[in-house]
Amino acid sequence: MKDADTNHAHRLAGRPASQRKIADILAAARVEFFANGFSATTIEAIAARAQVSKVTVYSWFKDKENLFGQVVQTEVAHMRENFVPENLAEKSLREILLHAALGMLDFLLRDDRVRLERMLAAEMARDPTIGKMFLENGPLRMAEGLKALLRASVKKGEIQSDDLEASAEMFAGLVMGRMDLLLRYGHKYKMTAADKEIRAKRAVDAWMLIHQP
Amino acid sequence: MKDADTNHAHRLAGRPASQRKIADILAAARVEFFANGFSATTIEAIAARAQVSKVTVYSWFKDKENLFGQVVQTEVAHMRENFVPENLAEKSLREILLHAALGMLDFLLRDDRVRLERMLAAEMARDPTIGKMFLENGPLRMAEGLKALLRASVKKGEIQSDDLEASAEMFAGLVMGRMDLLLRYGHKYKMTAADKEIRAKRAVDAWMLIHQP
DNA sequence: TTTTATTTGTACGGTTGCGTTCATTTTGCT
DNA sequence: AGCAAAATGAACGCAACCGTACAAATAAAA
Repeated sequence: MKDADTNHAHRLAGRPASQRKIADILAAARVEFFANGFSATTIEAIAARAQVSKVTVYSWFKDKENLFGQVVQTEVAHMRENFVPENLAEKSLREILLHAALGMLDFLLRDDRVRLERMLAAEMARDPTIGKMFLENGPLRMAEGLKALLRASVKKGEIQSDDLEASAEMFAGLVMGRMDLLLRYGHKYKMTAADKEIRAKRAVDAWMLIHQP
Repeated sequence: MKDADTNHAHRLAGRPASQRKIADILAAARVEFFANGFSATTIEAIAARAQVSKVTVYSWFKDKENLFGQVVQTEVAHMRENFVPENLAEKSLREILLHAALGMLDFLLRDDRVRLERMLAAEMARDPTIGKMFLENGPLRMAEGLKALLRASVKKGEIQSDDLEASAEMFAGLVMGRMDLLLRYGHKYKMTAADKEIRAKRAVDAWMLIHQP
């Protein structure tokens, strides 16, 4: 196993590492892991999909566990990108929340996310660390952003709340309901954009009502 | 593999089946599966824990998959028992909801439930049927009960709702928030009875406010 | 006591898949 | 051109574990 970062200043000669292959392996691993989970996925299948020899896989990644971890980490990081909270003073709180709710719905409904969560749940028995990592980089981080927004709004007197944590959680609860549960267990939602807006609006209205000054 | 129900009227002689052993096997399987998940659990470990030979396991259960299915089914049935909704005309809606919310919280926090859900999520890739079974016997059934209660309350004019489905979901969302998510990924809650009551009350208050006539 | 089904221990066949070794080939840099 | 590292293919050791076969022991009913 070489090193993941191949920025060795002292490389002088020799065949350079093919970043393309490494990326291919990660992409292939993603597909296989997402489809079959950890234990049911074989390194050979990953190598085949990446059009790479098994030895090459092992030359870049220590073992199956390591490869899995990198896939998850990449995925979580990627998910995080899509969650840049609207940090603008232009719009009203209601508009911001509505936008956030719609974003949440879209995110929830992504098949990628559903599969990732199934995998993570499965791996909690083997490696509890991965759960903590996921929480801290995903849901908890998002919650902090929301709480910051709410704190500012409380200060401005737009809303009232004696427990920001609970308020943020209520918002998430109102928007999601039990969609994540149903999705995890295979329920197929067929929501149009209009459906999402109805749901988002209902959640925001309810939340605003609860928190009106 | 014999038959699971040994009520053969025509048994005449021979060593009778030991129901105790069968029960032991199921109990042991439950422990092992819950701790390690499906693939990481071995039949030998189950046999050892049940103090039974591996052959005996296979004589009562077709294979690993079958045994797993029976464990899950038993578990779901057991969960269902604990969800007899207060069908009483004595108490007020608020009291009923409060009681239901507290019940939900206790249920959510059970370690058994968390582990079971992790397992099920893991097995969705292998056998999607199991998800449907779980939903129908668990969450969806509970939702129906709640909806029936709400429907009656709407009729009595105690509350108003133009979408019972959404209202029921909101209730669940307000009570649970994201507890189930955090629990699934290893977060440890240390809630006292008082904490639970605070949370339940907050959720019920919010829900009642949203649905006041 | 005889009968008959249950239970056990041991052993085995078969499969799967991880991770490694090694000789060989490919590829780009200097 | 020549070097050095990357990549390959094939083969292997190894461990785990499923499911089965078989012969022997056990236990309760007839």
